[in-house]
Amino acid sequence: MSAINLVAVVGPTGSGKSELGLQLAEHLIARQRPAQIVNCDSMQFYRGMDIGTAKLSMDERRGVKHHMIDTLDIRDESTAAEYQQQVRPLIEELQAKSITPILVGGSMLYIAAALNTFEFPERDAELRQQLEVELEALGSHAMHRRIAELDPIAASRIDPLNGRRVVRALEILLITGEPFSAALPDENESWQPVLEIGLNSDRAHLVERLAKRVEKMWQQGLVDEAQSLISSGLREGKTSSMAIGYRQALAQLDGELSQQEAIDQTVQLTQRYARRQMSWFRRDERINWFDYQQPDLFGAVTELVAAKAPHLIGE
RNA sequence: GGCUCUGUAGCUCAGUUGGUAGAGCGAACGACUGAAAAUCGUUAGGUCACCGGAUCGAUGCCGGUCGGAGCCA
Repeated sequence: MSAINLVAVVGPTGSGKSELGLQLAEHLIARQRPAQIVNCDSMQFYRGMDIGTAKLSMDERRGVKHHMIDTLDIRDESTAAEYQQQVRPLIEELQAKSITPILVGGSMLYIAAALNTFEFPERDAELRQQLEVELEALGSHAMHRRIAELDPIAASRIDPLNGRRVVRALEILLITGEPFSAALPDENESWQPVLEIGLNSDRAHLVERLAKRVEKMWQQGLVDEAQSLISSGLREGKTSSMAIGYRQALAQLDGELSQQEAIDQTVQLTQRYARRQMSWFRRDERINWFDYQQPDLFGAVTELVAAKAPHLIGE
């Protein structure tokens, strides 16, 4: 078994991943073991989106180097495949310099892209667009039938009503001409040994915590931030415009929602997002879960690191 | 005070010419691999405001009580 030289801190939004990752990095650094943070939050890639993504300010990073933050313009599309192409060399580069990369974030697919042995099949923007038009015209069921002809196994694993996935599956089948099913992994196979730390607590507590967090974002000026990003393309950005909170802030600016409605809606979407994150993470059997409310959380985490990867903290 | 309308799932509302009810949203759970803060699926929630009457049978009809809205005085 090869040694673990990669740590990941995952969990639902608002569970305290950034702070724990930072503490962990500081802990390693204090023991003469260089460590740096690698962001895995799909919205923290965007320059200018700070308040709504709970991005740590330079001061808050306490001198610990952070990667993969502010790498995209608002108008840029973000994709998990591109992220994979960027993080992997980055992780290897850090490791080559004996720096422990600590992956921190909650974007499920991006984490999987970084951690799992999986290569995304090719894509074809033109074909995709054509298929999307077809989806509108024919409906997802008809397109699903086409998948079934080309690849029955893949078809059985894709909900005929899920247009998004139906289109992508057909796209892959038409490009590669190979059964897509071969590419669907059955389990999480690690790209390289990783120590995954999961942060969560009881749902009721998280729900309340997220409500407070959203309220705070409004106090900190999320609406002004959103307004300042309109000229950068916040309304058109394919990925950035999806960000929870920003859409609601824009709706408030447009007078479509009152401030209270915008906040309430954002709280609700955030809570739902956290639920979906958990439903994804629960399936990852590599994760070592911790309750963010537990006394001496950090002590428990470092104990785990000492047990699973003692060389990381110089023991 | 009088008249009219109204009370059905956590919320907004359908509905039953009398045979104990549904949708959307929300919630819980799940799926997921080049938009994933996306996209989609499943399930659980109701003494149909309360009391009485007629009826084989009431959420529905009749009477009353309580709550809400509007108009008139």
